[in-house]
Amino acid sequence: MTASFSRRPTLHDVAARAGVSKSLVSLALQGSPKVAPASREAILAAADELGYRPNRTASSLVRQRTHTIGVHILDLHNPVFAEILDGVQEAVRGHDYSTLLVTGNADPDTERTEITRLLESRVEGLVLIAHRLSDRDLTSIAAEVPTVVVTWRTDGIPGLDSVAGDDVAGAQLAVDHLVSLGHSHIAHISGGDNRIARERRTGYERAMRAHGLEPRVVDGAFTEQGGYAGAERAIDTGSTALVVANDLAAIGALAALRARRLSVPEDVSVVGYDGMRLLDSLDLTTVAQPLADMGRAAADLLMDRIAQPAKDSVHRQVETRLVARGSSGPAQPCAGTTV
Amino acid sequence: MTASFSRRPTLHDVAARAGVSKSLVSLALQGSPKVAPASREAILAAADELGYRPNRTASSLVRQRTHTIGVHILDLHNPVFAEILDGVQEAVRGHDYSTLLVTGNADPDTERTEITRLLESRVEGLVLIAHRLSDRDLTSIAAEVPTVVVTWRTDGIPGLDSVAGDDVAGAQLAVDHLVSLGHSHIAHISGGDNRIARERRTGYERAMRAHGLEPRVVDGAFTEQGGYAGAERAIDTGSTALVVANDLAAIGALAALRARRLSVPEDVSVVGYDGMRLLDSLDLTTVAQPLADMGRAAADLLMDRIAQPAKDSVHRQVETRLVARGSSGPAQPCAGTTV
DNA sequence: CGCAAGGATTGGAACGTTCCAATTCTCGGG
DNA sequence: CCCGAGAATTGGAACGTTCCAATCCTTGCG
Repeated sequence: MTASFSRRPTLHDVAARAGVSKSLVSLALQGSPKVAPASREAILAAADELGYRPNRTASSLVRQRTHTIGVHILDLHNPVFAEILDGVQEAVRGHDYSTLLVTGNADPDTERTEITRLLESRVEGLVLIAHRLSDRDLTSIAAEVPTVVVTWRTDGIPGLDSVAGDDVAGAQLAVDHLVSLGHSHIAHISGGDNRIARERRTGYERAMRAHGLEPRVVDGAFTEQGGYAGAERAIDTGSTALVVANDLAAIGALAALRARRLSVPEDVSVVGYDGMRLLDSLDLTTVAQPLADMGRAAADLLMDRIAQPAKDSVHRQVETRLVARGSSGPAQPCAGTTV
Repeated sequence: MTASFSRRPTLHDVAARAGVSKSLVSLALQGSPKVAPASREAILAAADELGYRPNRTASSLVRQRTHTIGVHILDLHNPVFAEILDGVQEAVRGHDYSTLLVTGNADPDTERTEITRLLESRVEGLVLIAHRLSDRDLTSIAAEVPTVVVTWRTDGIPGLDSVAGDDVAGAQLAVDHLVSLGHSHIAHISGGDNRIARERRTGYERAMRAHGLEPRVVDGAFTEQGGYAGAERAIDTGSTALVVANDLAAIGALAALRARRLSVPEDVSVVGYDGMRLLDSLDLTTVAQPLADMGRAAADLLMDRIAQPAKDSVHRQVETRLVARGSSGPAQPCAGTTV
């Protein structure tokens, strides 16, 4: 039927075939009540026969609305971000928006470039699921387009909202949990040198001191490898419990313990952070955040701000809670050596 | 400086400020060699001062190219898809394309709607990372825009390429591995009623028969829950080894075994399928596919077809291989009861 | 039978680019 | 000093929509 790979039909073509003007076709296709039933029918038929498909770019141009939001994800490898994204997608679908997705990668500079690309595409809003932008960059971006940052609180930037849990308090929960199980040699495997990692570390240190215990922090990263290496170092110093910077690293830590033939939780207890779904099956204790909810909240905040660009910045704090599972257990009476 | 929330500056504004025509500004911004150095400088300065940002929608409209591809992902929850997506993103970035991402969800109908949205956005190509479309839909989509399907072979549809591993052969690898470890009571936890699940099941059954063994298939799904439930049923029938439909379900199966206090691999061996990164840390044996490579291959195929729309359909088969890890071990001499 | 009212329809400007064709400018050579 | 070549620059059409203002067509009513 259709000539293969011919030019896509336009409003004009439909109009010609239906014997009306392009304006009327436009009206009819938008479901305007002012077009006569007979014309409407003819137009719909013509559009159908031609396989007409509205051109959003043209429409966006004239309407000055793209109905698209941009999402930047720092690291797709981390299922946590995928879960947040999933929440964003779900909420956004309800508002009839599309998502233009870009991912960060090794080089922090490409992050800027990728976001620039989003702005050039005239996204109506931006969700940054973790980022490494300077406050300066962030400010100029937020001045240009409604923006919400997910995973940490960001204050004092006009036009920018954020949603996150309280990482300091969350890490404290982890320590409290382990202390209540009788542990005292509790080490922290850090997530490296970034904002979230620092806050979780602070929470850990604060809680340790509050319990009269000596903090022991070993370097790690937000990856399985980071957790693996960190765990090795931590158990060398005789720790019986690990507060790991995030779930991914906790999984890595578990692997390190397995390699050393240490059993969990008998020899060492492990607590992760984030609450990715998978942990349920892995029986890993963690400080859980409602990830999909965070994504949904981000999308909702964004929609609100798109509707009302000048409103005050809001930070939505989500509840983090400790989910105790099999990877944490009572301290063995005799275990643990001092540093 | 800049009046907050004013209209975005356009080529016109830059032209006015630089004292030249909009055509010259356009030329200069594209880096054309025919604009005089002095003008170029003035234009760049003006653009900078105004905070000019090219409008891609306008550009797309006139150039008839969006430099965007659409990606449909069946289920973001499955890290496997995220890993594939990551490969796509990486390859696509090299070609200066953006990705418009949509996700499928519970309802197969929204899948069509979401893809329609992509087509209206005039994406230049489509990557379908798993889908539930009919051949009819697929054919009409492929006739409209270059399309590549990832995760299973699709032949006979003009203009459509695919990349996947051989799922039948892959499942056979799993069985062979377990047989070589001395297992004979090998059950398969299926992935439900879909194309991939069927092929893996077929591979399993074929391999079992080839070894003179009786296939035992229990219903499952491509989720942790599916694996959990399937594993419970499978061990009730006395199996000592499980070939699970995918990694996610294998993780669920592991959880079920743990709940029953069965140890892996001493009591039961488990083999997953897909090869998601995380399995390395989880020490799970699996039939691995090069996921990121698949994404990259898909993007490359797409770029090729965009350049050459009429070329023959190609299917790129990726190598699947068994990665033996700690979740599979020798059969216990005495273990296993007959059905 | 004329006219107003209102419904249906239409032409055309606009959106912000790109790019072609046309114009202007600058020189060097005759 | 003029002419033409080539470089630099410009105007304007086009891309496919939306939407406003204007026009056309019915009808019903006086």
